[in-house]
Amino acid sequence: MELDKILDNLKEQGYKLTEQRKEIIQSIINEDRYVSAKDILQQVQQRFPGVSFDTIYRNLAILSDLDVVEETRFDGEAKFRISCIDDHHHHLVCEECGETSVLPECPLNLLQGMAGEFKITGHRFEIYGICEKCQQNKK
Amino acid sequence: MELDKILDNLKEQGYKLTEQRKEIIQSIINEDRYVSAKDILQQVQQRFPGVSFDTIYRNLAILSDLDVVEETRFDGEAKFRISCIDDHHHHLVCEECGETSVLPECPLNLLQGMAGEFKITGHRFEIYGICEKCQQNKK
DNA sequence: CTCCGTGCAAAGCGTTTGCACGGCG
DNA sequence: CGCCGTGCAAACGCTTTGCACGGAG
Repeated sequence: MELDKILDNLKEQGYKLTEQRKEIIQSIINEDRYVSAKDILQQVQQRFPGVSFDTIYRNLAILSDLDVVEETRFDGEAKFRISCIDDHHHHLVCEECGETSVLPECPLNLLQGMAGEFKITGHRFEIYGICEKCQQNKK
Repeated sequence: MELDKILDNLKEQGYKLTEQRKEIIQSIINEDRYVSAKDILQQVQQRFPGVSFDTIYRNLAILSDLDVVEETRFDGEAKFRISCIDDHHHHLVCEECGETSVLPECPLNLLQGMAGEFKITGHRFEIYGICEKCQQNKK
C-alpha cells in the first residue's frame, strides 16, 4: 500500500495527520517486513527524537484496526508489517530478519470443508525459518 | 499421552517427581485443550493451595522442552495443551473454550516445495473460531 | 477555538529470576 | 545428605493508561 492512499484513508476516518503519524507509517512502509514496536520507534526517532513508545503503540493500534498493518507475534513480542489487504495471502517469515515472502496459495482453500461445524473466525499460517540471505550471513 | 509414560520420561531425564509436578501434568492431561498458566494454576491449587505461578511456569518450560506439552499464544498469553508427539498434526482452536480438534491433513505437505531456498525451522497453522458447543452456549 | 494526539510517568500484565529453605532420590 | 524444585518476593519486558499540554483542522 502506498503512503498517500493510507493518509487519505486516515483523513476520511477523522484521524489527524501529525508528523509523527506520517513518519511512523512511512517507516513501516520502508521496512516492508515484520518489525517490532522498538524497531519502529528507533526508525522514527531518527527524525523525531522526542517520540515515545506510547505514540508508536497507539498508532499501531489504529493502523491495525484499519487493516493498514498486519500484526503477528514471535520472539515474545508483537510484530507489525504493512499489509496488502487487496489479496488474501500468507507468509514465509524469517526469524532472523523478519523478511517475509508470500505463499502462492492459501492452505485454507486446500482444506475447504474440513472444519465441519466449527465456525471459523480467523486463521494463522506462518512458516518460520531462515531466509536465503540470512543463511549466507551466518556462514 | 498418558501420565505414567510422561513420568518415566521425566525420571529418565533426571527430573524429580514432586507432587506439584505430577499434579501439574495431571491437570494438563485432564484439560486436553489449550489453557493458560493461570488456568493450570487454579486447577493445581485445588489440591495444593500453596503452589505459585513460578512453579507452573518452570514446569511448563520443562514440559515444553520435552515435547510433553504444545505451546501457542492467543488472547495475549501463552497457552498450553498436552501434546501427541506421535503424529504431526494441526488444530482447530476454539477461542471461547480453548477446545481443539485435529486437522486431517498438514497443510505444509500440500505446499511441498513452495518455500524454495527458505530454510524451514517451524510452522504454525491454527484456525480460530467458535466450536459447535460454544456456538450453542451463546444462543 | 476545539479536540485529538502527544509526551511523560506510572501502572498493568504475563512471565522470569535470585534467594534460601525443604523434600526427593 | 546432596542437590533439584519450591515458594516468596522482586524484577523484568512489553504494552497500556491517566493526565495535562500542544498542535492539526
